[in-house]
Amino acid sequence: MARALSVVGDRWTLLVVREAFLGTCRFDEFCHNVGAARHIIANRLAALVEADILQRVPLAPESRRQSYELTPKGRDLLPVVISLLQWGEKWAGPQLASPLRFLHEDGGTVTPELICDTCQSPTHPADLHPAFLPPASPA
Amino acid sequence: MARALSVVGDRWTLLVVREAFLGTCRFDEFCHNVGAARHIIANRLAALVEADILQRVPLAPESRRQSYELTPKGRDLLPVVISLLQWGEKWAGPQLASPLRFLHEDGGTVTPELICDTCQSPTHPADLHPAFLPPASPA
DNA sequence: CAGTATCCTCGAGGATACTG
DNA sequence: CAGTATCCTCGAGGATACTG
Repeated sequence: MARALSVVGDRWTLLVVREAFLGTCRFDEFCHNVGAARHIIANRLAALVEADILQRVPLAPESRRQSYELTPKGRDLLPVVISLLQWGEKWAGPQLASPLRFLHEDGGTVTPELICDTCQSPTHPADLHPAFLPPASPA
Repeated sequence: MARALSVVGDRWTLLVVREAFLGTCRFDEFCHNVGAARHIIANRLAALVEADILQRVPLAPESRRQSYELTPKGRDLLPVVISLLQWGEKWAGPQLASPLRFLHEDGGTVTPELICDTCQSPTHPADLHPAFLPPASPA
């Protein structure tokens, strides 16, 4: 987890990732929507490309224009983003005018749950306790 | 989400919260396990108490000794911590000797899932798209 | 449009020592 | 044990202007 945080653990990086989930893909859009200085955004985007969370896709052969898109590794951050989002909406102040949700194909909203691998049902955080598992022994 | 990140969005804070989930509750334990300078830990613990994520519980009447414990708001961060943990283990390098898991009462490990509120089944991040919902209209 | 360059400030955070 | 105090450095990041 320390390593996960060393990649996405600063104020701007996760905001950039969230923007990418919202469909933002151009440099100036990131600058405008995230609201940080240009070289900060340039720096974060480069770091995220380096970390294989975003990838640059050229938009036209002879142009410098390009699109920043989430890689599979990046898309896998969605549960983190959604968990944080929901926690923020639940606890961090009065609800926003238009809360952000992620919708399934059938139009349903999505809720993050912690599913028990044994009983297959959603669990409550208070019912869980930490453990360090031994590495899976090769059979 | 920006507000959520303004509370827990720095390198140390989430590590402190994770420590708390692991059962750490004493000042010197946090210093040792998190590995940051003492005044940083003091600062983060105070901020987390201020944000109602941790609470101080006196251990003895005439002593300064106290225990830092997660509040309900703090315990609600578990999905964020677990999502980050799993993402880190999946993507951020070779697996650790003893991966950290959270266990349910029946001993089962727990997996973060995004459950569709309509079809009730786990979804894949690639099948989701963002939307800003209008605020619930009062009936 | 997609950056790079430059300047400047201030706060984060390490190291170390001290305190009731 | 649970902090506070002090000193010091360096990098984060805002503002602004420039470039192909």
